[in-house]
Amino acid sequence: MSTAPDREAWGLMLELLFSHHRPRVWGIAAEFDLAPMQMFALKALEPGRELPMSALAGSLHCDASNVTGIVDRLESRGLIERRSSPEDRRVKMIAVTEEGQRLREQIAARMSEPPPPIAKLALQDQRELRDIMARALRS
Amino acid sequence: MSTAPDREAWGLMLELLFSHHRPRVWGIAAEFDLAPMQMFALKALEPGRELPMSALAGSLHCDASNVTGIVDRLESRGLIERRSSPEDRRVKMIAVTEEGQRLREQIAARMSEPPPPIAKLALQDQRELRDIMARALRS
DNA sequence: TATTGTTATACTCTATAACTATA
DNA sequence: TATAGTTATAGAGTATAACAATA
Repeated sequence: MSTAPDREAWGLMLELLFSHHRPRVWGIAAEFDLAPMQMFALKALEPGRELPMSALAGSLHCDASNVTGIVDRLESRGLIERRSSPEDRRVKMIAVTEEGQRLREQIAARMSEPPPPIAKLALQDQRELRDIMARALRS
Repeated sequence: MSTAPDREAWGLMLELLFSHHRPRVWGIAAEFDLAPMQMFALKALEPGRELPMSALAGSLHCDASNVTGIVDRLESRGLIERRSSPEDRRVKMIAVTEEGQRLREQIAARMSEPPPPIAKLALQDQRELRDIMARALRS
């Protein structure tokens, strides 16, 4: 007998995650002198698309009260800015600055580098993995 | 033209990770009234295999000074215990208690549940994903 | 009354540096 | 001298609750 294949696959993904990805996220954030959540917030803010604080909280899966601090720190470095909303004066829209956009791209380039176990797979396996993951996320 | 398949595959894995796994880790830890790092520490401590604090720090990818607090909190709940090492009186060996083992198994059962995108894949895709991940981690 | 974002509070994780007790 | 773990300190993320401004 054996475990269900989805559980086995997921277990292996968790292993990769914990042994390679987790430490790397911290390393990349440190390279750019950012805390991980600040980095994730920057990633969530696509250029040209303002987001209300509440949406940012949703995207980061954390409470709105945290976002105040995270946004404070990014704003004090000139990477993002708070703008008023013309529709509802309670909400504040967050947008990346030009400097934030440049940093954002550098981070994306580093994060998208696959960890060694994935990079060393045979090309055919890489293609198959990509296709399976695409099917998983499409449904 | 297109991105290299390993980068594409990795990008999709990150997406799954961030949208499904990350929030779930917090949720599961909260279920058991643990902070995430406490949960990871418990996971690292296999029953019957004591680990020095330093090894635990390595496994958690964090500084040794943090481990003191993490171990303190787990020990005060009776989930793990510090033991002296017969060989070197400087080192403290960490071991799960029986209660810790029970909690550890409950957590493992919850964590190993694959997120919906993986669980809903066709059986053939699940098997292929498992095999590719196994090849990735074996090398 | 309800909602958006802030502030206050308390706890956890994080690293660095200084310390202790051993080696 | 060097190492294992602790303590002190300071910064960051976390949620809850109370609050101001606005709807």
